[in-house]
Order: sequence, then C-alpha cells, then structure tokens
Amino acid sequence: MEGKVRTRFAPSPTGFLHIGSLRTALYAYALAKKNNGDYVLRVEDTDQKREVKGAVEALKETLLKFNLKWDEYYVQSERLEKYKEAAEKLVAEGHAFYCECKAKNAKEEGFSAELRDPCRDKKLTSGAIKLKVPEGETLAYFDFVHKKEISWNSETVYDATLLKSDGFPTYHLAVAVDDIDMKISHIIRGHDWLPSTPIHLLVFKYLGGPIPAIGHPTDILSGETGKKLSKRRDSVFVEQFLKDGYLPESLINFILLLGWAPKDNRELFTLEEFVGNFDINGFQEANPKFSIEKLNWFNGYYIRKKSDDELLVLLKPYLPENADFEKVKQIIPLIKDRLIKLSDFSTFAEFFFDYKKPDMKLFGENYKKHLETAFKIIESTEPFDLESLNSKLMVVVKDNNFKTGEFFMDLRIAVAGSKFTPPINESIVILGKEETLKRLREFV
RNA sequence: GGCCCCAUCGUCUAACGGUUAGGACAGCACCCUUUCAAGGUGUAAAUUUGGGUUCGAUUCCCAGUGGGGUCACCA
Repeated sequence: MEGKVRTRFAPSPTGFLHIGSLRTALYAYALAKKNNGDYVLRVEDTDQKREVKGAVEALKETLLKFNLKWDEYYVQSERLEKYKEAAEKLVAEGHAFYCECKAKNAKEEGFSAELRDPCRDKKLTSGAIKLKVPEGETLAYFDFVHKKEISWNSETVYDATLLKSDGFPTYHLAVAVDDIDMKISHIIRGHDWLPSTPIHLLVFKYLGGPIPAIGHPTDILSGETGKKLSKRRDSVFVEQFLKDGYLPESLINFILLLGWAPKDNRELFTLEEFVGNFDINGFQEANPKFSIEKLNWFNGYYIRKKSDDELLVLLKPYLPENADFEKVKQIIPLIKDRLIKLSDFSTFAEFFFDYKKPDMKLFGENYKKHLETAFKIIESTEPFDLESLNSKLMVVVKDNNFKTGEFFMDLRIAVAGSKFTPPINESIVILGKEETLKRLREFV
C-alpha cells in the first residue's frame, strides 16, 4: 500500500516568498527526503490577473538559498488541456455542470456564495464549470497534522467553480488533477486550506484518483496582533529577512520549530539534521505566534559559529563603501560575539571608518587628565601592537592612581564615540596610531 | 453569523493516565570583565473554566469560555 513518498510545494507566483510558505516548503521537503522520496515544485499560476512577472524566478532563487532543491518542476499554465479534459469528464459523468452566471467576486459588496448554484440543473453546454456537490454525504479525511479524522456534511459545501470561463482551472480542480497525475503521496499545505478540503475530496473521488494523505500545519500568528501574519502589518517576506541580515540557517531553524518539535525537544537543527530527525507525528496543532526574540538568538548563535573568513564574505553587503577588507578582517573577531544580525556591523564598527565626535556629556570628570595621559603613551608606544599598548597603558593607570574603568571609558568615548564598543585597546591597534592620536587631539 | 481547527510558563515547546509538570528564548540575580556583548551559575514563571470517567487526570469524554481560520470564475 505504501508507494514512494512524493510531496510538493505549490506556490502561486504573486510575489515574494512568504515566511509561512517557506515553512510549508521545508516540511514538504523534509517529509519527502526523510523517506527517500521526491519533492516537487509546482507553480500554480492559474490566475492571470494576479500573476507578477519575475515572481517565479524570484521564488526559485529564494528556495535555493535555503537548499530546498526540487526533484521535479511543473507549471500549471502549461497543463491547461489536462484540466479542461478533467472538467469535461466530470460534466459528462454528472458530477459537474456548466454555469453562465456573471462571475462573482467576494470583494463585491455583500456577496456570499450560494450553496447550490442556480445553473446546476439547467443543462447548459458552455460557460464555467462548477462542482455538483451531492446531498447527504459525509466528506471525511484523516489529517496527519491533527492526527484525527475531520469531516463535513456535504450540505455545508458549496458548488465551487472548477474551470473558469477563461479556460483556466481554479485551485480546486488543478490541485486534484495534478496531485493525481504527479502521484503525490502527501499534501502539506497551510491551515487556511482546511475549509476547502471537502471540495477537493469530492474532486479527487470523482476523478477516480487516490486521495493523498493530507495534513494542514498551523497558521503562524503575528506576535503583535495574534492574527494570521499579514503582508500589510507584519514583516513576512523571506527576502526581507535575508536583507536585514538574518542567515538562512537561522531562519530555517527558527521557522521549523514554529509548529513542529521532536520528541526529545531538541532545538538546534541544520536542514540536513532536520530531515534526518523529521517525524510526521511531531506537528503542533495550536497556532504559534511569531516572536522575533528567538529568531534573534538563533541568528547570533549561527553568526558566532561562522569562521571569520565566512563572515567576511557574508558581511560584504553591509560594509561601508570605503571599507578596506584587511581592516574588516581584523575587526570581525572583535564584533562577532556582538552581532545579532549582519546589519549590526555598522552599529559596532562604524567608528572604524567614520569618526563622530562624542557628546561631551558622556565623559567622566577626569577625562582631560585621562586623555592627555593616554595621548602621550599612545604616541610613544613602539612597536604599536596590542601587547605593548596593554602593558604601557596599565602601568600609567597604576602610576597615576586612575580608576581603571574610568580611564578606559574616557579613552573609549574619545576614540570610538560611544560607551558601548568592542574592546578598546584592540580597536586602537586596528585604527592605527596616527588615526587614534588625531581623534585624541580633539580633547587635549 | 454558518462551517472547521485549537487551548501547558510572556514566547516556542516536552511530558505510554502515575514527573517536585522538563527544556529553550526573553526577564531577573550573581560570576567573569576596563564598556557592551559572549560565556558560566542560579532564580521567577504554565496545565482556560465547569462537569464527568478513573484508585489517579496536563493527558480520555461532554459543555462553557477564549483564540484562530474560512465562507470568490484568488490561490
């Protein structure tokens, strides 16, 4: 009874990849790969009006950044004949009918679908094709996310459109035709699809195809509003997170845990480890809230795990224009532990490239003495390396009875312009004697 | 409103009907430390309510309450 596991990710090319879609793709990928099966990418471009040019390429590109490589690839608009054929077959067999009513749209004021379409018994021979929902049937399936049977009385299911008058199928038809044709074994799709499942159950049945196992992972809720993530209010686009300096491995690790957990409650996963540990029984049934805190932690964690050389490459888009790579290379070890996002580079390292004179109020009361002393020492330090700078500065702090913390804080503020910086002596060595003295001269 | 789904710390979650209800993030405290981090140690923090079933319910059943989704010739 168990054939090959084949899953699919079926986005519609209406824009950039949504973070929730990434999660769905991840689950579909893991389910297939865990079972040595196939993962199919299917572009559902059956609504010409909503299609965005370039979206398909962008989607593929984003998916590949996460290493979610598909084994097969299909585009629905290239398969129109199949849908038409299927719809006509349903009409011929009495499971669907033509309808010539004016196309309706939910956005029209006060509109709500009629359960039983007035055209269903008119025996028309052209127009759109709609599903003839039977009376008195129980439509049920076992949901592998919820781990239980979910059912509807057919009286509550409306005569959904299957083939639009423009000859394109609706999702309801295309999904069944394709899943049968492509031998999909498991459907994993967003929870928002659950209410239309009875329609699909009927279409699958009438088409004579095997009904795949079906699972609806939870919706991801906004941490702010508690509602489903929305493009308007929340940041939802994967590319935006990437641009903001989140690493693909953090995004994946964070998102896979929103709605799924292993028995041992392990939390750190690479894509390969996730695939290896994937268990179809690990889905969570309650809607999780998206909270950026944990994502931030994952991102800091994965940044710290990068080698300095890897970070140099990753940081490129976030460096100042005049940045010299040799200098950045030296800076990286100093700020690595401090980065939450790659884009934080500037907040910690900007002073290396661009000096802003600090607010005088930041200094302690003895700053003048501190800075004069520091100036002399730095000027006379030779060779200008960390070791000699450390020891000479400490000697002078002792000799003058300065408070160590206060001395270095004033030095820090003068040189870096802030109270919060990477280790200051290390920074001074990278900055160089000349530049450091130039900055100190402002205060002595 | 109809239909459907759901309910453990603030958040993500673990717990064959028997645990001092565990972990992680965030919080707090301490340690480390010339700042901020990172790291270490510790701490506070949860089973929605009411009924059953059971020797025993976070766990099973029913109801309430609460939250979410969906009701297009969009996907």
